[in-house]
Parts: sequence; C-alpha cells; structure tokens
Amino acid sequence: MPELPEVETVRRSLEIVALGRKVREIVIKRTDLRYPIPAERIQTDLPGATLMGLERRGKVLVFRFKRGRSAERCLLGHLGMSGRFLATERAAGNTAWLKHEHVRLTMDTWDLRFIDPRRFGSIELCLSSSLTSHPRVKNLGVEPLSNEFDGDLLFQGTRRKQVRIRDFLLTGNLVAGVGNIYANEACFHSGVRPQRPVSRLSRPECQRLSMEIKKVLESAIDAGGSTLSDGGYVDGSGNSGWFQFSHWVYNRAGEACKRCDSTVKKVKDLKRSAFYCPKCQK
DNA sequence: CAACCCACCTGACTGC
DNA sequence: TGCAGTCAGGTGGGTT
Repeated sequence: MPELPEVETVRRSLEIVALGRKVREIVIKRTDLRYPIPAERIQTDLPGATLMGLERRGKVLVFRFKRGRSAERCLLGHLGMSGRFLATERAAGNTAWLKHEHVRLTMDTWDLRFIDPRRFGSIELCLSSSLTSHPRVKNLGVEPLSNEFDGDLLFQGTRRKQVRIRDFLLTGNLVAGVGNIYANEACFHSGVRPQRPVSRLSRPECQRLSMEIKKVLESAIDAGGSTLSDGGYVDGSGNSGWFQFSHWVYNRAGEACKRCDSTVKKVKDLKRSAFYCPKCQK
C-alpha cells in the first residue's frame, strides 16, 4: 500500500498531533510482525519520553524520542503492505481496540495506534546514534526528492545492470521509496516501458526519468497519496488520498491511455504487475 | 555480487 | 451462499 508519498502523508499528519507529546503507556498486543517487535526494550526505554521529531527515510518512519539525559532513541515504523498509524484523541471516547491493532502508545490525551492486517510492517527501536547503520536504513538509496538524486546518478548507477527499469527502482538501493505504483507512473511520464533493461536507458532518458520520479512523488504527496479501491491506505487521521484519480497507467489495464487512447497493457513478472501504454512508451 | 524466486499474511474480489 | 482461486502498496533471504 504505502510508498513514499503515502508514508510522507502519514508523517505529516502525525507530526501535527504528536510532536512534543510525552509517552505515558505502551501496550503491545502481538510482536510477530515482519520482524519481532522488541517489546521489552520499548517498555523500558519509551515511557516518559517526549517525541522530539518525526522523520522519514524512504518508506521508513523515524520517531525520535528523548527522555531526560539519556541518549535519544528512534522508533522505526514500516507500514509494509497494509500498515497504518492512526492518532486518535481519547477525549473522543474512542479507546476500543481496532481489528489488527498491534501496538498502542498512549501520549497525553492522544493514542498512537499501529494497525496492520497482513503484518508485513514492523516496529523497531534503535539509538539515534546508530540509525544510519540500522538494517532498515543502511541499504537505502538517496532520497528521490533531494538534490542528491538526479539523472547523472541514475545513469551512473544503472550501467551494466540486467534488471528491468521497474524492478531496479523497486529495490530502492539507488533511490529510496519508489514502489510499484510510482515506478510505473514515472516510466509512463518518461516515455519508457517499465520492463526495459535499465542499462539501456540513455543519458537523456535517465535525466527525464529522474525528473519524472520527483514530479510524480511530489504530486502524489500534494494529493495525500493513493488510496486504491480497497480503501486500505489512509493517513494518520484516517483520511484517504486522491492521487489514484491521477494515475495514467497503474491499475488501468484494458482502459484507454489518457494521452493517446491506445489500450493500456499489463505485464507480469515476479508476481507483480507492470502497466504501460504501448504507443506512448518505448 | 547479480539475478531470480519465494515466502511472509490477511482480506477483497471473481467466477463457478 | 459458499468456496476455491487470484491478487494486492514491500522486502529480505535463499538459491543459482
């Protein structure tokens, strides 16, 4: 569900209500998610701590907590395919546990809940000083919306690679946070087919693709992310995104290309669908 | 190391 | 109405 724009939207919505609040209590219902939740460490380290910052690295949410003079801790949250963070005000009388709610941080008058039906998501903890060497962070490529990411980096990083463009973007090793939706959309806007070998992108095509990745991610953030028909993705206040209405190819197999009216095609590799317009994309 | 395949899990949807 | 099959936003581990 959640790619960079969805995670960024969640980050912003949570930041508004949770920043500066103090953790009163933590309840962990089950620990067997993608990685075991370190329940004991969380219980030891976080009660009484204040949320000092909420950042994002790729698709990872980084909650920075500080308590007294002890070293700052980071709680790392990954949404996997179906994860949600939801902030709810207790004054509203809303304290019942939701289905698939696994973790709840009680913060002043707010509850921060982690809900994840498929349990591909994760909650982890590390010292701020070791964040960059954490397994969830250390192999991430550059932030696509930063100046570090450009056509040159993409060109240099893709020579001699036998992978398809879409699959290369999904690995996140060169550029972080791009998932299946936005990889497909960026390929469309760049005029390249997602299944083309990435090594055969010309320098100008890399220039174009890097630019379109930035554009599509920014537009999607502006639209609050993509909420597909199952309604799975919502932000930290429970609001849906609307970027799904601006998809040009993703999930549109068999429909008319919005640019040239050809039929949008779907190809499958590795059990994942890629979408493209055979006329607009070469 | 790179490329590939797969498992991990639940729920929604499709077709019989 | 039910039931089997298919599919889904991610990603790391194992195997060639």
